[in-house]
Amino acid sequence: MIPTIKDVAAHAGFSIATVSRAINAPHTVNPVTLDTVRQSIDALNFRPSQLGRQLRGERTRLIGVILPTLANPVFAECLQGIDELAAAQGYRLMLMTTQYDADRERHAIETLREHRVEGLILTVADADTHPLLDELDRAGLLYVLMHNDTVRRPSVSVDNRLAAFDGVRMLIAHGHRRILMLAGTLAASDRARQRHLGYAQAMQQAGLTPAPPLEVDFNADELSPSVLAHLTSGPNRPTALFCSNDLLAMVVMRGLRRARLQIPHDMSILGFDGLAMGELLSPPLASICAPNREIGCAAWQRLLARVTGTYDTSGETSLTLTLPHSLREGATIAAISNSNEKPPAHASVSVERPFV
Amino acid sequence: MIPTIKDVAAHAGFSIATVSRAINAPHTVNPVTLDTVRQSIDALNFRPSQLGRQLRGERTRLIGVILPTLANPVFAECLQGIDELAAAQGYRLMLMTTQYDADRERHAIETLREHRVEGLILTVADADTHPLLDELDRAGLLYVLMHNDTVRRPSVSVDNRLAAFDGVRMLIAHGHRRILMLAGTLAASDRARQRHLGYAQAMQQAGLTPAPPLEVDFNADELSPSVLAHLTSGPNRPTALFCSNDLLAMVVMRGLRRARLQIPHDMSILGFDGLAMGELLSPPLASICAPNREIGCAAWQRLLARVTGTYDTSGETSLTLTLPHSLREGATIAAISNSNEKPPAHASVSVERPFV
DNA sequence: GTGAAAGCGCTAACAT
DNA sequence: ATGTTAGCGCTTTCAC
Repeated sequence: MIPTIKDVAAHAGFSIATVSRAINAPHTVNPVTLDTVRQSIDALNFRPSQLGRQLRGERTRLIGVILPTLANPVFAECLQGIDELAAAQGYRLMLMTTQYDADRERHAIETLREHRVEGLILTVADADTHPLLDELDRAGLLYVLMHNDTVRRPSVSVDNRLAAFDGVRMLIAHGHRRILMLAGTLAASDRARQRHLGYAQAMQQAGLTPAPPLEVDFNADELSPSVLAHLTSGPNRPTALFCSNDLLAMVVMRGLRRARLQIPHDMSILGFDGLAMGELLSPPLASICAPNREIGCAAWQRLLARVTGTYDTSGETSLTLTLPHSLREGATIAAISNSNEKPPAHASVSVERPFV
Repeated sequence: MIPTIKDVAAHAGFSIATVSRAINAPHTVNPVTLDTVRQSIDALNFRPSQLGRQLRGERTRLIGVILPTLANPVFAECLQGIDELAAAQGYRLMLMTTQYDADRERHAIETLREHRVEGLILTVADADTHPLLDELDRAGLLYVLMHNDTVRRPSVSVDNRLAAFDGVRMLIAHGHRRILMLAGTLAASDRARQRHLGYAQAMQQAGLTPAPPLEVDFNADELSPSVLAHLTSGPNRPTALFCSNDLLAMVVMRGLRRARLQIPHDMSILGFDGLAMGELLSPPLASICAPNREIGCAAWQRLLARVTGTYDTSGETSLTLTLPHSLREGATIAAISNSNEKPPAHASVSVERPFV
């Protein structure tokens, strides 16, 4: 059915070796021969099989990409960066998504290993404690993590703690005192932890009391009554919400609007991710921006440096690469006039009794 | 470096055939032998090479996916549908994006052919006139188009003309008379044409004059002065905009807001795609919804039916599959009281002189 | 400049 | 139940 190099050789009246050379090293074959071979290739519509090629040579020029989901544009943006460089450098991408499921993560890694990918770019829930990554090390399969906040493994990310710290400080600078952090129900990720840490540090530095993250069901149409109660009732209701990612921020904003709250008048919102789409919202979403596309590009470059052996192992190049974050001060944040605020009588009391 | 079946055989003290059987048909080998082999596999951390397997057998269980971009969530949503089924059915996906570039489309197809993908799922700009698709037919490579509006080739899509027709009729039902269609600068796609056709038909049916699509630069931060002039100046300015996709609608909405227009009070907006994200906007974006995820799933199923030969060639199953669209009546559409409108003195005049 | 032949990792007859 | 062997499509010595 599909023509092979043999068919071309027969058609052209040369050996398969000559055909192979005509394809891979045209200058080493007689121009006349070359022409004949090329005509046969065209006539048969022949394309050399990468399978044969890969089996023979040691390189597959295949890179595996494992992402939690594409429903969150964060990962689509990263993938764009990867894809751009991969295409330019003649590599192919094999994509698998996991939906944050450990079984699927394991399966994806197995599958990609079987395809002899030369390396892996991936995002997992928790990099430090992930047994599969140890196995990768053991199997000698090179990988680079994206967005995972760890110093123990090769990774490209922003400093999630510092980024959250900066973002929450900005909220505080706008006069907010009662700031709550919201997280998705799948909050057990390393980056979510780091973001909460940054939040807590910013709060404490300002003499405020951090609260544990409030979990919000991402997929529900409305905010749950208990969450709404947290956000809206009582004199100690928060005036600002730090959402652990932009998609969550958008869901929360919709929930608040449906509960007849005005943004930012009744509640300020700060997201995390810096999705391009956030700027198109009304009001434009304030966010702590990660350079997602660049993270993808950097992960690619790091991986390829290691794959091709260009990697500088002198120790000067560290395992992790931290890209700079930035703050997008969107209109979802309002300033609070401090006169409206009644600070707790004693800071110590406030520390012992979080406002939530 | 990477262990092969030979290494396992040597380690276990059996032949490679036995190892192969232990992997692919465990029940045909002695339980004790099986156990020994499995221990060796674990000890060596062996994974069978798909390259060897694929080369031997005729099936690669590889499907190629070619998409214009992942920056538009439409395609990410489709890909999600595909990925879900592919993973469940043990197929692997090779992804390439083209940025609507013909060279990259050609290159992607070549590359995927070389990898002996069993089929292709793709979205191109214009399916009817696409020479590469003829070449696929010629090469005997199975494919299914997504979102391409053609009856000549295997495809899964909504009825873009009818969908646009329904959407614009809804605008008209809300009292709008001067409705403009906006399209991205890369408007030369089959679906964009069909959508404009539906727009034009709805207008004409209502005795209104359709205008040619107004091109908007997708990537610019602001709407161009000339576009803004079209949209805002004069007594004959449009009261509603039909945007050829949701992303464009969002860009346009931002541009209008920056020009101090209120949505929907000063301008109604209708998008096309039904992006999940649109519902999170404020006001929620009215849109003509395509079931993107389902389109991906259906394309997968069609392709696999053909790949595995399950495809019903009795003629009852048509080349194209049209999935139902739906209207999302978001808050970006306001009703116009007809009394505010001054219809053109003579319909015939109006036909000869479009309002733009 | 070209050809013959080995071998990449694996599966599937066929043989024992 | 297990081993031997041919061969999938290709690249690459090594001859000529």
